[in-house]
Amino acid sequence: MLTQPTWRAHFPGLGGISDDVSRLLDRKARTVKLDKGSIIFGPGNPAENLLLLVKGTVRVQQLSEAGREIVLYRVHAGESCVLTTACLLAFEDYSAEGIAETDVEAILIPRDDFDELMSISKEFRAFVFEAYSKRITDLFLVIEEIAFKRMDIRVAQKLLELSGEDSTLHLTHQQLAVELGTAREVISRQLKEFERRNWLTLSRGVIELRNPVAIKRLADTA
Amino acid sequence: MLTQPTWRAHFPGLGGISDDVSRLLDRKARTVKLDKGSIIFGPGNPAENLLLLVKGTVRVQQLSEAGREIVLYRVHAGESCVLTTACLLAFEDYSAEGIAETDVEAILIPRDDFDELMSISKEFRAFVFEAYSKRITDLFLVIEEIAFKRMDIRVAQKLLELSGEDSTLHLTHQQLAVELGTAREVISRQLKEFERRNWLTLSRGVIELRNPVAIKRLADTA
DNA sequence: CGGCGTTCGGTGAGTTTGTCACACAAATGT
DNA sequence: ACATTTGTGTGACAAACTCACCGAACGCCG
Repeated sequence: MLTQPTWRAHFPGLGGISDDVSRLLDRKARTVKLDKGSIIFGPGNPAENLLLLVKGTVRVQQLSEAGREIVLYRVHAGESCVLTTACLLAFEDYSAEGIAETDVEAILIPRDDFDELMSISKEFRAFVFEAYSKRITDLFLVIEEIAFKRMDIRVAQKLLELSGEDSTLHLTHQQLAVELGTAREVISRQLKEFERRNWLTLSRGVIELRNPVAIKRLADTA
Repeated sequence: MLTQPTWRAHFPGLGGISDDVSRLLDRKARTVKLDKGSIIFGPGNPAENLLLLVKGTVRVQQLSEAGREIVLYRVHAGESCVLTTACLLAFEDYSAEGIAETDVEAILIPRDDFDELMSISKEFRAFVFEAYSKRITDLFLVIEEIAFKRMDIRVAQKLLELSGEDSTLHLTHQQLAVELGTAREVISRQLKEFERRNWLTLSRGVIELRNPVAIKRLADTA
């Protein structure tokens, strides 16, 4: 589905952009809408465009041969999916996939126009490299966590991160396991232990935080 | 230590580069020599330049608060240290460091000249994005391995990778542990088990591969 | 409503990996 | 020759992962 671009309002990182760049974007960029659950890119299905997210979030995760998964990072509104552009075109044999976690609205910039933008706009270059930075530090963080941190701490952190203001989480143990790249049973046992301590209550598909402070205390035991 | 640039011969990826880019590189780039063991960048010591490696290898590794480490990737001659450029300038609070694993000779390109090159040369842009690709797929691979693969397999793979043609490895159990982001004892026990199977012999600081075929068979049990 | 397949969660048993504490051996320095 | 540093071996225990299986909750449909 195509509509006219509305990118100006959504990308503060591209604020001071010059007029010719604006014109190029207006002329070339197209916004698309994707339903929640759409697979945006994946093995055997490389991305052809740079994606600028206007609305929604995209989850990027890695698949193992044995069928296990781990969430690598999320792309939020106002951010871009740069890794796909640079990465996926050069190497096809990667095993990550991008999934629309909500309904998504995004601006597509074709490869050649991306290249042209990199050439003509200093602001665009800064925007792109900053996006890279963010992704790469995210990846470093993931590595640090799976390599060095205890599972109970990681579960506590993820619960807080996913709950935000709310104290009611709607997700299954399996989904939480994928977030952390571990097995479902490990999560079930951790959650049971937290429940035993009255930190939360469990019911099918729902985790109700009862004592976020205690959870935070554990999470901060970095 | 400064010498005149010799970049032309070393970067096939920059082969078809235009004359004005050549001139810019000749005028601005400077080569430096670093002794083995030098810390090229690290926490509290961000990189100021893009590095193009002419000779030697650079090891990039992550430090944990608890003092454990893991090797993320290596940069070889003919490659560039792009992550440092984009990444380290935007975020100072990262915890990776780059170490000269051998004596190293490299071309430094200051930040502003890097930006200019990105603007004027399509080849340079391709070179940079390909470098990004490689690094990022390396990181994906690391994540996949620490999250999903068995330790004995990873040790076997790493032994073969580090040995190359040679069958004698000069490294300590601790160094191998850092390669894989695990504890020294785990490595010691794995190696002992391999020795028991007559796959290798151990002496202080030396691992002698006796049956690389058997090791490879295990390593290929992906 | 009741039946039925599917998804979700709980749990025991066994294995692998990580942690801690320490002992000893080999290299190094003075 | 002796002390110090560095590398390795090991036992005991804790944490994490795997495998196998169970029953409960839910969605759907007749």
